[in-house]
Amino acid sequence: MLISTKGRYALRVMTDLAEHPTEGYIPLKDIAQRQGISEKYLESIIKLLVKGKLLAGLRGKGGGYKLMRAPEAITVAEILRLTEESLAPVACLEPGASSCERKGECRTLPLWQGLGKLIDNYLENYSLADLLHTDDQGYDYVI
Amino acid sequence: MLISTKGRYALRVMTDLAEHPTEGYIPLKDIAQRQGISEKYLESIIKLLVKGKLLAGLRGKGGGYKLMRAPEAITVAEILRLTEESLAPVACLEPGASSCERKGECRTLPLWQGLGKLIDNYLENYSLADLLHTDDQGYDYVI
DNA sequence: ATAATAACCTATCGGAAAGGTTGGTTTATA
DNA sequence: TATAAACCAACCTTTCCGATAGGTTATTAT
Repeated sequence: MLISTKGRYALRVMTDLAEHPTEGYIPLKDIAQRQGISEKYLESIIKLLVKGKLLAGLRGKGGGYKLMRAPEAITVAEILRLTEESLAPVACLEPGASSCERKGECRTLPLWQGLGKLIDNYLENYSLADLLHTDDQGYDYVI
Repeated sequence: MLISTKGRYALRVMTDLAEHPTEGYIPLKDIAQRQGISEKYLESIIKLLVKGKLLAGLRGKGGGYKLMRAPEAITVAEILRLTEESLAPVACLEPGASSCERKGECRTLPLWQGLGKLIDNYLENYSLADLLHTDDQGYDYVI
């Protein structure tokens, strides 16, 4: 599995905020309730989004969170990178991976590189706004 | 990470066998040595490939393993499916996943379905023979 | 026959990461 | 000044990855 629960939840939080546009801030409690996710667990995820400057948080009464950019200007890749560390399909392509000594002769490396690029490209060109505009197509695709 | 060590090793085993064509059988020991992988660990992986009818095993002296089909007729997807259980990018798209109650209203489902299809397609159209013909391009792509 | 070879089978284990919980502290506003 | 809310740190449980160990069965060369 490429994307963990953390990443999926992060995306749902962002989508939720984008779907409820407001001048002010939306409290975590509301998001958690609407999405059916534990408040406390969501907290740890939202923290990453704030740290990554995708969300702004305001404390105290009337506080909460809001998007720092328009949904059109936020990519899915950006969101996932904050929660997933790496979107690489295999360990050898991960950022901190120790350089493989078989690199030169490895027959499978090009395969993985191609796959990595494919995934990256897809997520990089998918905006938060795109997520909103997708109607349910009743499309039942399963791998 | 989408593909585990098991999947990567499986691919290397298959490539190794394809690169050393012979009438007879190649013992596990040779493969393990050439690839620098523990014999015992490789054993557990190769077992899956035999069970999946991609390899044939012969016991006793002069025994070993060999491909049951031409490299052109074996896809990477096929190999990985035997070791990975699922190539789904997220848990909700996995075969045994309990149907999500938010399915109808989920804004992110189409994203994941699209990604899953993309990955699937890529691996399905990549043959074992393709792996052999890739020369090292010195291509240093990292995500 | 029998010794050597090699696939096959089963159980176990340490460590890391995922997924989640608990309890408390600080900041802002009504 | 009470309350709402973000923020912070520690911990815990389960699962799975990667690997090891030890033994059994089948085949062939001597």
